[in-house]
Amino acid sequence: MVDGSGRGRPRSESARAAVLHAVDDLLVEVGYAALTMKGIAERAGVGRQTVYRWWSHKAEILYEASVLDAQHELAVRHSGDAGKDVEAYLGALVTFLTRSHAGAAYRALIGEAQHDPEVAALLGSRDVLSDSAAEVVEAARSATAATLSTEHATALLIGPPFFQALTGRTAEHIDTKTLAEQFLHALRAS
Amino acid sequence: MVDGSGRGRPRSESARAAVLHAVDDLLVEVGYAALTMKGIAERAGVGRQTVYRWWSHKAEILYEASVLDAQHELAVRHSGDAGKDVEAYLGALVTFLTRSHAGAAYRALIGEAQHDPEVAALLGSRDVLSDSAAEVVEAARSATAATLSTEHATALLIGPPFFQALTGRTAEHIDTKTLAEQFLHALRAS
Amino acid sequence: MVDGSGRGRPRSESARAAVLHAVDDLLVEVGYAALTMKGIAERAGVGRQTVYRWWSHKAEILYEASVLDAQHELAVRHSGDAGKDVEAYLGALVTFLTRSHAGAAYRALIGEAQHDPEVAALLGSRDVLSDSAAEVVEAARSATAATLSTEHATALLIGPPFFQALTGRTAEHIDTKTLAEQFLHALRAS
Amino acid sequence: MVDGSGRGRPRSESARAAVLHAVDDLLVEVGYAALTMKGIAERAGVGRQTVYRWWSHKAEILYEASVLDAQHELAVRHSGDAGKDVEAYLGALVTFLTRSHAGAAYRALIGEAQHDPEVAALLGSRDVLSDSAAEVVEAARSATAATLSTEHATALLIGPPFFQALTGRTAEHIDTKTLAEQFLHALRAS
DNA sequence: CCCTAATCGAGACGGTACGTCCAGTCTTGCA
DNA sequence: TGCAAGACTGGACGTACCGTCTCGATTAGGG
Repeated sequence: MVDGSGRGRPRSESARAAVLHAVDDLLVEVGYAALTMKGIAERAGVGRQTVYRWWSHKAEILYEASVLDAQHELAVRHSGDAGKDVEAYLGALVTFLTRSHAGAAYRALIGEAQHDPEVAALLGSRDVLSDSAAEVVEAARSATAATLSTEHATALLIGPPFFQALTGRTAEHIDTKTLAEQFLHALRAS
Repeated sequence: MVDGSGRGRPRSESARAAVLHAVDDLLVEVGYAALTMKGIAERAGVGRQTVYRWWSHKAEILYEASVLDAQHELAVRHSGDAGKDVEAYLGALVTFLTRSHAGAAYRALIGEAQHDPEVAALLGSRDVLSDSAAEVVEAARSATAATLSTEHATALLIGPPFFQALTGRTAEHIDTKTLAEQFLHALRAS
Repeated sequence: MVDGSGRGRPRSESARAAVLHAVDDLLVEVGYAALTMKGIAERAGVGRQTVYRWWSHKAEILYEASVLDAQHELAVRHSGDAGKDVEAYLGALVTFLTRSHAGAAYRALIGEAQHDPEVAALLGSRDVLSDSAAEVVEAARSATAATLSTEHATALLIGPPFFQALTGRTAEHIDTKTLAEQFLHALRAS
Repeated sequence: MVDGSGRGRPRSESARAAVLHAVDDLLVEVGYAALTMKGIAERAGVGRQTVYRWWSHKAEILYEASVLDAQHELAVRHSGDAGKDVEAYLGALVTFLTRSHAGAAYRALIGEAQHDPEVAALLGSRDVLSDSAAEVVEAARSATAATLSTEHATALLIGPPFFQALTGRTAEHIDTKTLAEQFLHALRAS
């Protein structure tokens, strides 16, 4: 038992799964703005209190429901060639941000973080995107002998497509091949 | 007369100004999440219907209230030196995104656009940031003889600090001097 | 000129008629509860202020619009035979209260008078029904040599069908022939 | 359990009582026209939704709040003497209609029923007054061997003071003693 | 095998914003 | 000055969701 005393009825794992599933479904069906705690509980066939017992915000549920998907979708295999890895990563990133359900959840969370400091704190200092880019960035850095901070390099890589996705551009507008080249050039210059 | 017919009581300019002013104030005082149409109307000393008559969403009011400020804060004088201009612009951009009230409004709107397609449509295909960068980008492009699209170049310039600001970094974490150099390097490489 | 000064544009008789007409129509179409000053003005093709300039309440307009119709519908010719006159009057009264548009207006006004003292004052001490019964009551009184007050006799005549109509009974439930006989009996007894 | 299933939080009896009490108070204080669902909820210290959950209209609340009082105020003890019983009943009726708070509520409801068919349906085919008169009417009918329908006899009894009260007369104008005699005369004649 | 305790679904609770509607007033230009 | 038009402040409407609460029922350990 993880809590202080093992007494009392244990948490229902099926209820937890039903809630996470319901959030995923509802986000796609009605969008983040129309996503409500009430709606989530009803869709999950779960009491309202049960939701509040384990999560504080819809953002928290959404985070838990989508972060694993996000990590999975953004994982790229190493090829040994930094250029190819960067390009592959950028392709996965753009697909994630503009086409994926998990990406829609991520954008919604970033959006909510601009409104609510509590959500901003939830997303924390290292976000999912930065984490996903860590290996690619490290490989690119050693290939170019750049001395930049990881965070700066990450921003250079993620920033441009992130900006384009959040200001409404679709995948077709984003030239990941050129972005990959320019990213490596920029690293080499520093 | 500017509207269809000169008949009927004309729109009250003072009511319009009071609403825009109230939104500005309330955004700072209570934050976007706690900003309500009811609260705006009451703070402005204006009937609720008067707000709805001219604006559909709080995002629409906020847009009208902050876009001029944003344009003003992001305007940079030309120096003839593309490097200095880019650096100056990035400095202004980071200050705008992380410290300015108008920037907080802008971030809130970008956030809301991730939740609500109607707000996404309001922000449209060319956002305030892209517009503000247009001259600097053009100057940098002619200085480097780059052949990139304006939009791509703009994303290259704005993207990195935009990503950092929206994922919670403060101005101190953002190295605009290096970003400026890297931006010009990237342009030259293409 | 009938008012103090002949200066300025005189009252528009067509506007007055349009308002009264609109009230009559709307009462039938939407019922008293959904009858609004705004709706009346729009239906009449008249400015809102014009309505308020000449009438204070919708009850006041309705009163002016329906009182003539009421008087007309309740007028009964004398036959010389008090019994026949009473019965004819009661028949007209029941038709008025349960089937006529003017009667619906009258019931609505009586209803409103129970809610609003100002409307109660408008209907005054002698209502349309009492007035309409005056001649019949007088004839019956002289035929029976009764010494009752006019008001008491009127209540005796009008009260029973009035009660039945206002508590939802239709014309079929009201036996005017028997009521007429009983009214005369009651008069004779006093 | 009295409702369908025993699940969920049971209805709060204190909230129900507070609402009924608030309606009673507010009717006296502000009158029926100024009686609002919002005002009732606030006065009762109850959420607005709680009111709407159990009642559809202010008329429905008022009905529930006043019908017991009405029945109580209109109950008359039997004396064995039909004449005395009728006179006592008419006295109680006139006091109820012209002086009592419950009577004001009843008049307001009758008034509203003239405006709104839903309220008319609520008051139904047998109203409180008719019910209260049932015993007296039955006694009078057997004392006079009258063959009238109960409803007709009830209208004869209640109608005259009902008409006088609803057209603004006060108790002083209503001669219950004479009305009682005339009612019995009318019964005997049929 | 009960006892204690925490969870579960359900749904009512007090509150509050929503967006709409109407009241009654006002400010235009035209007649 | 009256008039149609229509914007103004103000406030009730009925709905929806918030986060909390109180039910009966369920499901585990510990005595």
